[in-house]
Amino acid sequence: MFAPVPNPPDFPKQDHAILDQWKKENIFQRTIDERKDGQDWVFYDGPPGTNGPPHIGHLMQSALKDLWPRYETMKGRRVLRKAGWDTHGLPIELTADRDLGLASKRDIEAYGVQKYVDYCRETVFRFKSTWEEAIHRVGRFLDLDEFYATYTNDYIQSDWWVLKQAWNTKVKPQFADRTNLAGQDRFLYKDYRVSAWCPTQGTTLSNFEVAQGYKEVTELSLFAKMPVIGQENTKLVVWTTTAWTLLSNIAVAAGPSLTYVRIRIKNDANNGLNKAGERLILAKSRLEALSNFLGGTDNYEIEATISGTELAGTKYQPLWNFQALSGDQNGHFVIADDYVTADDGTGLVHLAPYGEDDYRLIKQHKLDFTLRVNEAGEVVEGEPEWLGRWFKDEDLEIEILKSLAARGLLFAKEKHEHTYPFNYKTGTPLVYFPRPGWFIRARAMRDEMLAANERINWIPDHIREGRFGKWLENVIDWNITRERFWGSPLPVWTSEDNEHVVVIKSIEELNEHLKRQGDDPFAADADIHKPRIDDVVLRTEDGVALHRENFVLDSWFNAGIMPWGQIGYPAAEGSVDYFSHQYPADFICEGLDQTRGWFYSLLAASTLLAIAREDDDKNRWSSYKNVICTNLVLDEEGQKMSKSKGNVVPPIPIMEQYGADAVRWSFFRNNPWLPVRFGEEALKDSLKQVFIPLWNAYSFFVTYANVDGWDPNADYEMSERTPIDRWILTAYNDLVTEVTEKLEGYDVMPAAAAITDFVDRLTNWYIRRSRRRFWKSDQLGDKNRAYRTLYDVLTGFIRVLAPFAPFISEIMYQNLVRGHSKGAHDSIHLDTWPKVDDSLRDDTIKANMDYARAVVTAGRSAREAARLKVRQPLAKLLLVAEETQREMLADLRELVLDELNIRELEFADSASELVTFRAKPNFVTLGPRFGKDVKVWAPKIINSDPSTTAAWAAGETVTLDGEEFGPDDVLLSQEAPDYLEVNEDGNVLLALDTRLNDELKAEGYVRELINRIQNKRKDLQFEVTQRINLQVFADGELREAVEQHRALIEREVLAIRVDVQELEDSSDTLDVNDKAVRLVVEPAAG
RNA sequence: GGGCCUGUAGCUCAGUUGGUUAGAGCGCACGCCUGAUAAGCGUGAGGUCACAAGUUCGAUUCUUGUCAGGCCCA
Repeated sequence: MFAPVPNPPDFPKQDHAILDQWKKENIFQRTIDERKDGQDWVFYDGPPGTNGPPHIGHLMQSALKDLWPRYETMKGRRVLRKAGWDTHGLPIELTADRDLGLASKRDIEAYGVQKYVDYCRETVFRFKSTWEEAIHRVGRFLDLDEFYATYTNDYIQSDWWVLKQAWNTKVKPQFADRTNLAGQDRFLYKDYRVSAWCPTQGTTLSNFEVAQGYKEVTELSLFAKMPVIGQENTKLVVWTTTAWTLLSNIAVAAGPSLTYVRIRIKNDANNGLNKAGERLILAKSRLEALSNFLGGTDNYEIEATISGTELAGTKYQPLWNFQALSGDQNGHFVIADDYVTADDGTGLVHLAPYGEDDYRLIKQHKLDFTLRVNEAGEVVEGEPEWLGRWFKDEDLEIEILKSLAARGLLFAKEKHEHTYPFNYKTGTPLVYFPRPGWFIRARAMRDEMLAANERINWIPDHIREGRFGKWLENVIDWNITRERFWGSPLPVWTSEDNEHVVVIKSIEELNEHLKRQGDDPFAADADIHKPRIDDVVLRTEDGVALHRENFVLDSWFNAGIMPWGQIGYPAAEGSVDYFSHQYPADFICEGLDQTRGWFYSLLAASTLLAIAREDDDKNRWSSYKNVICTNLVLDEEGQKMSKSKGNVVPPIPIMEQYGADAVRWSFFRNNPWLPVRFGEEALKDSLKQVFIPLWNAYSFFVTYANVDGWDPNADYEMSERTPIDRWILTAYNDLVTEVTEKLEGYDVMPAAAAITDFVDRLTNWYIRRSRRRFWKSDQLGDKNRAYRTLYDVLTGFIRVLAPFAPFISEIMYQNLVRGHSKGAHDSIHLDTWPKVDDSLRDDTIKANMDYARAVVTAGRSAREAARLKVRQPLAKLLLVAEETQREMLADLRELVLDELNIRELEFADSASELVTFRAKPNFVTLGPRFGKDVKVWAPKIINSDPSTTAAWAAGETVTLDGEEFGPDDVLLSQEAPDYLEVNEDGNVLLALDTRLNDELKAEGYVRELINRIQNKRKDLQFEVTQRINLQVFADGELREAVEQHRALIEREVLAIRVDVQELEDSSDTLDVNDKAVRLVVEPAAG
C-alpha cells in the first residue's frame, strides 16, 4: 500500500517536511560521499557580499546553481559545493562609515584605523544567516559549514601567493615599460593612475561612487591662445571648462584625422580680444560655431589647411613664464591622438595631468609635467597672488582669465552647461588626480586571455565575441590596489626610492624576514590586516628600510583568485591535493554584470598563473569551462526592483506561499540571459501547468493502486502493451533524451518546456484516455499493464524532474519508490539519472498517435460547430485519408471513435466525397485572356459538372470545349449536404454525419442522465466505490431510453438497482435534452 | 559618444541552419464538471514577425541602415 495522497497538496508545508528529512538523513553529504569514486564535476560559487540581504535575483542564481550539480550528481559525478562569502571591499566600508558617522579618510584616521577595521570585520556577516536561510529554503544543496571567506588568513595568503607569481614573472620585452615606478618588466608593477579624487577628504572615489555624484552645472569656460614658436603672430586656440588646469598645461592635442585651418583675422573681433592680422589655428569644422568670436564668417580668411598629423610637433610658448621648462625637459608642443574630437571646443585640447587621456599621453610622450594644483585642491605654483587659493574659487578663474586677456592670450569666454562629478557625500567638486597604485599588466597577457576565452562555453554564446570578447580586446592594465582600509593588504614592501621591492607570498615567508631581522614573527592566525601589518618594516641586508605599500587589494582581484583562495592554496594544508581535482570549474553561473567583474578577474588570475607556470594546456588557462550569464529579475511590470519603488519581492515569504519548486520553476521557464519578469502570476502558472497536474496524476495512481492492492514488485500476469502504453513510454523516453541533451548544453528553458509538454501528455491524454482501464474488473491483464506502465513512467519522470523540482519529486519518490522497490535509495537525489531504453521507443506509434489526435481535434471542432456535445453519440465519421493514413489509424480507430463518441469511421478518398464544389469564373485571369468573349465562357464554368469542379479542387486543369482552364481560372466554393458537418484543420479533412436516429437519441439521453447521476454522487461526496440505489422518474422517450439501457446505467453509476417510474410530479426535476427527469440517489448497503 | 542585447498575437515569451499553414501560456469568446484535477478540460478568434533598403526564385530568419527599449562602459 502507498500512503494516501492529500489533495489538494500543501506544497510549502511539504517542503519543510522534505528539508527536515534531508537534514535528518544527511542527504546532501551523502550525495557527495556516495559518489566518492565518481569523476569530479567542479562547481565554483561566486562569493556574494553579505552585508545586505539576498533578493529574488540571487534566488534565480541559486536555482540555476543547484540544477546542474544535482543533475551531474545523478549522472554519478562527485560535486563538491563550497559556499563562499565576499567579506572585503567598499560596500562594507560604506556601511561602516554610515554606521559610525564617518565621512572621510581623515575621519577614519581620527576614529582609529584599528577600531574601524575591527568594526568592519564584525559586520561582514551581518546578513549571512538571512542568506543561508534563503539558500536552504529554495532547496539548494550547498556546503554552508565549510565555507570560504575572503578575509581569512588562508584566503589572504592566496592573494599574496598570486601576487608573488605576478611579480616573479617577466613580460615579453615589447610590453616592458621603463616609465613604471617599479616592476618595469614584470606582470606586477607600480605606477600612477588618474582617479577621481576628493581634495577635502583626501580619498579616491570608485566609479560606483563617482556615478552617484554627477551634477549639471553652468560654469565659465574659456578659450586660450598659445603662441606658436617660429610663426609670426600665430596662435593655437584651445578650449577648457576648467580654467585652473591651464596652470599645469603641458601640451596640446590634435585629432590626427581632423582638418585644421590657419585663419587670418581681418578686423578686430570679440571686443578686441582677437586683433586684426592675428593668425589662429583651429579645426575647420568649428569655424562656423565660433564665428561670433571671429567677427562673423566674413571677417577672416583661410590661409592654410593643415591635417592633425601635420600639426603634431608644433611648438608653442607656455601661457605663463612660471610654466617654462628647462632645456632638457619635454613639453609644450602639439601631439596627435585619436581621442580628440571636434564635437565642441576648437578641435585642439589642452593637456594637463588632471585627466585620464591627458595622463596617458603625458606618459606616452614622456612629458615633464608639474601639478600646480595639489591634492588638497590648492594652487601651489603660479602667480604669487594665486598661491594657496582653492582650485574652484570663482575669483581665481576670473583672475586667470584677466591674466590671459591682458596679454592677448584670451580668445573668448562663455557660460557653459555640462555635468561635473561631485563627492556624493559632501558635495565637494572632484579632481581627476594621478595617484600611485599597483597594476597587473593585463595588456601583456591579452592574447592568452583571448585564446582562453575561445574555449569557454558561454551561455548565451554571443558574450564570447561580444561583451566579454570586446572587453578583452580593449583590455587595459588592471589597477588592483585601493587606498582604503578594509581589505587584503598588498604584500609589497618598498624602499623610499622604489629601488628595493620585496613581495611576500605567505606569513611563513614574512616570518623568515622578521626572524632574520630579529623581530617577532606572526602567529599563523594573527591579524594580518591593516593597520597591524603596516607596522612591519623590513630591512635589506644593507639596512635599507622597506615600508609596506599602503594599499589594500581591489575586491575584484580578491574574488578572481577564488579557485586558489577558497582553499588557501598553496600554503594551507591539503590545498594542493584539493586543487589538483577541483580546477578548472566545469560550471559557474553569475550575473551579466560580472563580465567586467568576476568573469574577468577569474580569467585574468588563471591566465596569469598559467603564464607564470608556463602551462601549455590551454584548457587550463581559464578557470571555468561553462558559464551562464544571468540577466536582471524585474518585477511583474518589467520595472527594476528597488527599495525606493517598494516593488522588492522578499524571497522567503514567496516560497512560503507557493513552495520552492514553483519559484525555481518560474526561473527555469525563461532563458536566464534575458531580463525576466517575476511575479505571482508566473508562480501560479507554474503550479497550474506542472505541479498540480502532476500531483493529480500521482494522487490518481495511488488511489487506484491502493484500491486494487497493486504492488510494484509483484509479478502479475500482463497483456501486451496497448498502443497508448507504447505511446506514453515513447514520449517518456523522448523526454529523457531531450532533457539530457538540453542540460548537457546548459540550456534550461527548452528542458523545462519538454517537461511541461510531457506533463500535459501524461495527464490530459494518457491518463484521461486510460482511466477506465484502472477500474474495470475484467481484462485483468490489461489493468496490470496499465498500472505497470503508469508506475514506471511516473517513477522515471520524477527522476528527470528531480534536479528541477527537488521537493515534489522527493515526496513522490518517498511514497512510490522508497520501501517499494528493491533498488530504491533513501532519497531521489541519491538515485541515478534515467537511461533511455530504445526498446521502449516506438516512432510509428508516435506518428500514428499524432495523427489520431489531429483527427480528434478536428472532430471536436466539427462538433462545436454543429453544437453537438460529446455526450450525444453520432453514427458516422467520414475522414478523408490516404492509404498510409488509414493504416496509421488501424490500432487507434477505437480510441478516436470513443473519444469523439461516434459509432463508425468511414474513409473517403477525396474531399469531393464530402462536399460538392461550385465554380465561378475568375475574371482576373479570364478577362485578359478572352476579352469580351469571357461572356461565352463564364456560363460554361458556372454550369460545369461535379466531376469537373472536383478536378479543379484537386488542382487539375480541365478542357472545356477545346479551351484549357486551370484551377487559377476559377473560384471554388464548397457545399456540403445539410446532414454533414465538414471541418478542415491542417492535414485533416473530415465530416460528421449529424443525423440522429432513435437509437442514438436514446443513448444521448442515457449519457446525459448518467452525467446527472454522477454529479449527484459527487454532490453527496460518495467514495468512488460507493454502490447506490437509484430511482428515475421520467416520461416518454427518456423513460424508454432508461429502460432500454438499464444495464449500462447500473454499470456506469455503480447502481445495484435502477427503479424507473412515471414522472407525475414535476417539482425537483432536472433537464436532460429538454426533457424533465427526477433522480433519487441513495447509498446502497454493502 | 562606444559596445552588447532585445523588438514575433491584447500581455509574457518560444521558434525560424532562408522554403507549404510562425507556436505556447495568460487574457478574450464560446462550449464542457463521468469513478484524478474548476487551482480543471476542449474549441475558436487574434500576427505586415518594429520600420526601410539590399542579397535571393523565395526574407520573420542573412546584410546594411533607421526607430524604440534594456544593460554595460565612457
